[in-house]
Amino acid sequence: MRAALPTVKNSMRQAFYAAVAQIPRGRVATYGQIAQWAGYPGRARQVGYALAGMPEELDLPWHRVINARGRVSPRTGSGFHMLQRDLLVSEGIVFRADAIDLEHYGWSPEGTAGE
DNA sequence: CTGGTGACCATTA
DNA sequence: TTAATGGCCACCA
Repeated sequence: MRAALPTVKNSMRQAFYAAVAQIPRGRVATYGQIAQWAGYPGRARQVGYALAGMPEELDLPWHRVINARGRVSPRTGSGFHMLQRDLLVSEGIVFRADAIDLEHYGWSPEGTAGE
């Protein structure tokens, strides 16, 4: 029996979900990094595209995923980007001029990042 | 297959 | 700093 999620049929999207799920609390990652960690460098757009159809059942920390500018991407059609910023602040992340300091909050898949 | 679209990224002005 | 442009490639009609 297949999953009841017709949106999840490609391994590439699941690879992105897995990468996002690995982001620890208090850290953020960019779309380009997620794509690279998932094994698809250069597919940053597909990361955002995959997150757009992300099933909530996965309970992924999608709010920890931001663009290369360290800012939240203004999604088309809804105002969830404001909620995203609020969630990040709730996890202890500080916004600097409406942007996040990736050099301090940027997470590495190696787990060596820090701290 | 063709065309349009997009939670992106880098460069240029 | 913002705005515009080109490139990237999967998804959808």
